[in-house]
Amino acid sequence: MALWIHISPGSSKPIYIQVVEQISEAIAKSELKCGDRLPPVRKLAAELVINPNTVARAYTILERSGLVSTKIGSGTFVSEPKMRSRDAADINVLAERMDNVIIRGINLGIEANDLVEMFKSRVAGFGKKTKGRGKL
Amino acid sequence: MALWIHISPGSSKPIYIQVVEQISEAIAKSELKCGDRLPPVRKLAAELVINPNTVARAYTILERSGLVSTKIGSGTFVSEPKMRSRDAADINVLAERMDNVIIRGINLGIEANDLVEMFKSRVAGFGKKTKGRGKL
DNA sequence: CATAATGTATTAAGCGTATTAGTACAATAT
DNA sequence: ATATTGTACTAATACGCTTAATACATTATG
Repeated sequence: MALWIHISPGSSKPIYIQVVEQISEAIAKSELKCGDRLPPVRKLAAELVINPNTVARAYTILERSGLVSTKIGSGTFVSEPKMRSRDAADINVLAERMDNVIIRGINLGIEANDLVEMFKSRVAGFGKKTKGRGKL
Repeated sequence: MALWIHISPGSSKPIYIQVVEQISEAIAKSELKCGDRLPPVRKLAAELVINPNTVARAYTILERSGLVSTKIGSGTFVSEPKMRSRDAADINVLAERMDNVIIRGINLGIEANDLVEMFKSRVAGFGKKTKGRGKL
């Protein structure tokens, strides 16, 4: 029922970004697997008490990024990892975000080694299948 | 003369964020060292051809984050690293940004080990003193 | 075939933020 | 004293986010 998506109305992040990030996280953690179907735009909007247009915007972004594929009349489904091609621009964006994290960490006074260790431990946390949520 | 700050008017990032990020990066890379003075609000605004209010907003954010300290009539100066205290909230924000980077990387199909290596090499790039720019 | 469901597109309105502009003030430097 | 500096305030404009209502093309379902 997609109850695991939580919207913070007071957040500075736009709602459609919150939806994109939480679905992206679920896919990265394999809580949503290839072929799994996302809730219909109107139903998810009803459950989250937001506008269907906002959900549609999130789905469009997920579709453009290659994480899901949509078929009108049928639904939106998590696509195969093989289809998620990455180009140089994607890598550049990722590198830029990485640098922003590093800059913040250094300016917080965190040592370089500690930053790397923190990153490593967090990466390790993404391998575990939580299997707690069940399907949508 | 702070010519190394570059504003992209067409960017989705607000101008004051661009200023904050680039000054933060310079501090993290020790291109701006403790005690160095930032350009006066009005002069930097004139050079970047933006409004003084926008620069002032950036300086206020840098001051609240502890990276610089300001004295009316005197100027804005890079503060000592010791003064840049970090609390649990700072760490949580950093961890959240780290997770976002990891999620993006995984969903781009990058292996966990490669992600860590990429992070490590980028952290290493922050130790080198470029010494190319000179002072403000 | 008829109806419902689904993703998509469009227009309009309200709301908040970003930016610029202009002015003014308090504290410091010269 | 005069200039410099950071800060504060108001006003106006522009843009993005969100909601609302509607419509359309495609697919599923009976």
